[in-house]
Amino acid sequence: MFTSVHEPRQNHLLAALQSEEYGRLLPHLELVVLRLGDVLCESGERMAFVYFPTSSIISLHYVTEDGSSAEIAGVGNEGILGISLFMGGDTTPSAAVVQTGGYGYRLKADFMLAEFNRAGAMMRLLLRYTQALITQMSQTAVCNRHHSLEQQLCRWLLLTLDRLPSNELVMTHELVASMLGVRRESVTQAASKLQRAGIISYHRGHISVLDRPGLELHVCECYQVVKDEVDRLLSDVSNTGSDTALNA
Amino acid sequence: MFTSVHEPRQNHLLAALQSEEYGRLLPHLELVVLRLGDVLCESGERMAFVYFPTSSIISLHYVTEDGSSAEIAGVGNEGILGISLFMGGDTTPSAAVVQTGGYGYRLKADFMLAEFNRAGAMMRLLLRYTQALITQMSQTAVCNRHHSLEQQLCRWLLLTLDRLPSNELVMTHELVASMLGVRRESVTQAASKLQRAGIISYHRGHISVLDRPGLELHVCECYQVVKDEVDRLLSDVSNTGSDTALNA
DNA sequence: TCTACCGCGTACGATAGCGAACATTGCGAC
DNA sequence: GTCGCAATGTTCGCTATCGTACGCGGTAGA
Repeated sequence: MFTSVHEPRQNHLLAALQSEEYGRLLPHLELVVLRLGDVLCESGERMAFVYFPTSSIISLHYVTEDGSSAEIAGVGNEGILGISLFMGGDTTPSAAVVQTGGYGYRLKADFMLAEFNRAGAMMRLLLRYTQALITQMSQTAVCNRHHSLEQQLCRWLLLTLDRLPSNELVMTHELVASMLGVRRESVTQAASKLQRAGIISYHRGHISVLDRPGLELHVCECYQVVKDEVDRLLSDVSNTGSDTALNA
Repeated sequence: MFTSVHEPRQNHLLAALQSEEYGRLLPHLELVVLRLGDVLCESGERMAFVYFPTSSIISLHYVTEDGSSAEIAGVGNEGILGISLFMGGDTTPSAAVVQTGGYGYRLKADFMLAEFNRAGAMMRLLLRYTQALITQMSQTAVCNRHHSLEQQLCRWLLLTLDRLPSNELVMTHELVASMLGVRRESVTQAASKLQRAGIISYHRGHISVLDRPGLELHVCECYQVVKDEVDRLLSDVSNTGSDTALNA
């Protein structure tokens, strides 16, 4: 785990804030260690904090009545966990689990809500992010329907990779299987195929991506759709954060 | 098609508005006929209007590169089409197609945006609805992963039924197949099983639900999760800001 | 009245992923 | 060191759904 200097602005949303708003938040941002498997929010539970991951990744997870599970979307340094707070519903049917251990900052829910209710740049930024999250969920639905497990594995690896500084994931096949909502054996099969192709290499809970372009050859369109939307919605956040006109 | 008196408040979101806001909107609401198959928004296109369905249903649809399609979520009289406008992204990768012909009201995008930017009850209501839509998308993803086509067909029928006044859907197997993202033949198989069980009855583009409790026995949990969330998020909209009591 | 097409029925092999069972092999705790 | 378990490898039969092909009746339009 990278233990360089910690800075809230390692999270892209926080980085996109103009100094005035960032200044308001800063005293309330609390650095937290998020460990693999930590459950930050159970299904139907109201969160006391929202989380801004920096080096960690959080998985929005749904568990069916029969115990199967599936990832709905992931939240990394590009986003925030806890949108239901400002969307007004307080809770969601899905849970939030730490998929990759690391750091993040948390903020008291009430404080977050107050800031959102100023209806300023922070609000607009969060809504844009929420739309990016919606795209991710939509594409997950499509991908689950139409694409092969190998393609989905590639998509998941690439999306995870984009949120990490290194090319190594600390992740067992079992974990990946619970994310993709398939059997561990199916992941092993797909992963070993990628390994034989020299694209990845793994060993006892560590997956290294050796050939990223190779991954991109095997992935379905879903990866690029999500990436493009996140880039589009959050790249020109300077617009969103400007104190001058917007949406005019 | 039911051609009773048309009234914007047949749409639940409009019905939940307090009189002041509703009064502002009313002069700008334009009754429109939405015909089966009409494309209200292409992928990546900015909408000039937002739509409030009353008796119609609109499908948020994604078409993959290879021509397969899948419904991400549906929008009926409980919702609004065009959330990307106020979420700040303007466009989405998915398209919007009329799934059930009927009526609705439309509103100029700029006007909608101005109303949203007042950051009042209208905004809070729309955000709550957006969260309900998110739940629907999430559950679609989960359902696509884990549940049988028969279960999914039941879910889809029930969700559609909840948005219609009658128990009859004008809908061919082919259409249903494109919604669920499967082959027409697979829909025929699942539907004929339900018909043999006396739960539905269909003939050349018309599907009648004869035994709704029977449908609910065959459906997966996903239906109830979505329904409960929609009810939860939009029933107590009085909290959201109405001056008078509603749905109380 | 006739005909073309639409909507649905059905059948067959192919295949991806499932469920269960069991083998192998490192790594860490002691 | 060695013991136990976690992580991965492999197999087998099974099932749902796919892709393709073709049949058949109803209905709309000429």
